Amino acid sequence: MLSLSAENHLKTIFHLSAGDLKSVTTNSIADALNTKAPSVSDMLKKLSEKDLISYTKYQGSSLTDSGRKLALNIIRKHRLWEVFLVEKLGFSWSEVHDVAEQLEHVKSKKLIKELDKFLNYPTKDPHGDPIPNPAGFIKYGNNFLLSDLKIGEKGKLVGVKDSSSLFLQFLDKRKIALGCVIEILYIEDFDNSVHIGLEDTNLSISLKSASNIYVNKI
Amino acid sequence: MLSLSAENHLKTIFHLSAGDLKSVTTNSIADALNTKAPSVSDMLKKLSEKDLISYTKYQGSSLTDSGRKLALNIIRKHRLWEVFLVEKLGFSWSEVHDVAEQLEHVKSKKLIKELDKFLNYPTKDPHGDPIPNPAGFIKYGNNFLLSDLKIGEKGKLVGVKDSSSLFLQFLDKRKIALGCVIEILYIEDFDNSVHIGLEDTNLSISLKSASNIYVNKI
DNA sequence: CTTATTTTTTAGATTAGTCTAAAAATATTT
DNA sequence: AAATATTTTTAGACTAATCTAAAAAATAAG
Repeated sequence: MLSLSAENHLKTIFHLSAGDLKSVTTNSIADALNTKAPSVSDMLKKLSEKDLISYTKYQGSSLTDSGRKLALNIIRKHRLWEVFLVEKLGFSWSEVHDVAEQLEHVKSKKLIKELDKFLNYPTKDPHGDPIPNPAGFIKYGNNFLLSDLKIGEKGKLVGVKDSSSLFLQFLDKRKIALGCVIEILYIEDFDNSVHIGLEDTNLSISLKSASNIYVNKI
Repeated sequence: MLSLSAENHLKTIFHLSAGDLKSVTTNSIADALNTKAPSVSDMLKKLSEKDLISYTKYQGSSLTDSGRKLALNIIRKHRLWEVFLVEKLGFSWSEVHDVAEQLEHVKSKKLIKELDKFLNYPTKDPHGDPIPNPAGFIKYGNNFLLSDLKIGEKGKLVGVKDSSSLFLQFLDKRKIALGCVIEILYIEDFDNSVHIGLEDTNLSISLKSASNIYVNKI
């Protein structure tokens, strides 16, 4: 049985390696978990003994197949709970993260199986992120960043790269939500800010914002 | 912020004192929590410092008003989650305890507020136990034990005293469920076993079983 | 009412997770 | 490629929750 801290380390390694099995630095894990490098070093040793990561001192660490599977199971639980919170309890997409962060550690196979059924087997969470299946398979859409579209192109918003509540609330304020159709009107030469058309309004967002929005070209 | 262990101690003291503010022994807490007396002693000291229990060495401990309120809040969460598991996810009443035991520790005011609304403000959990309100008020029904009824009397099953999955499955096997009408047919002199009438069948249960069933006389 | 038994607490150890400070390895710069 | 800077690990300490064994207090028994 994995400890809460071990689960969080696995999940973080998964996210930092972008779902790959590629290597991740100790400091980056510490930063992501709001902890210090020595704490991470200790945990890496333990996870390595359990064969959940491969780890060579000073060389970073990467998930093994079984570590990846466990990480994906935690992410599956996290995202299913997020769907529950939004669809059933009326949370907004900017409020779900912290609660899901707790719920994801509840241990019960049946709970997740039934929750999945209750939610009608969703494939995406409220931020547009794919929900891994019970076997640990995750299907990424091949999406574009809004910032990669050219002038005149249109995209449907299918996800966000940064799902911090700060950014999500920024989008809320501008009525930019999942499913919106966004057109690139023009790009300011001076600061690269992006003017977009949205339903019946136009507005301007920074390049930073535009490169945190995933779209499907249409 | 209370630790998981502290929350469990408070909850256990509440249950052992039968919802009262009466004193509870150290050993009984240890037994209930599957831990040892010295561990409990340590925790009692900490809870006492936080003014959640009143505790004099060698004299047992009892909840203070604020301790009782916290305990009731945990019990509220536990029971709401049990309702969710049974009503929404199709768990049986014998399967919910362990999962609710984990879910009760999730910290989020909004979560419980919305869950309560989603479940339509239930007042009883799947075992018939009352759900405390958000202010920490709990309303007990004035029920009888089935074993206290006299021959010829009828009662509606409104709760169980022992909600271990072992006992609940025992009831399931005999189709004895919440809401059933039970009539006392006669009581065996030899071993005090109780013959009961249930819908269109008769059966016999032990005195021990009969004294774990709460009914409303009808 | 003194002795024996039981309960509870204290003392001291252990484990898991965390930290700071120092040492070791790696990476960067000139 | 030598010196400097950065990253990572080790060493050692701390906290919280647990345990066993021993001491102290309370209770029960003769």
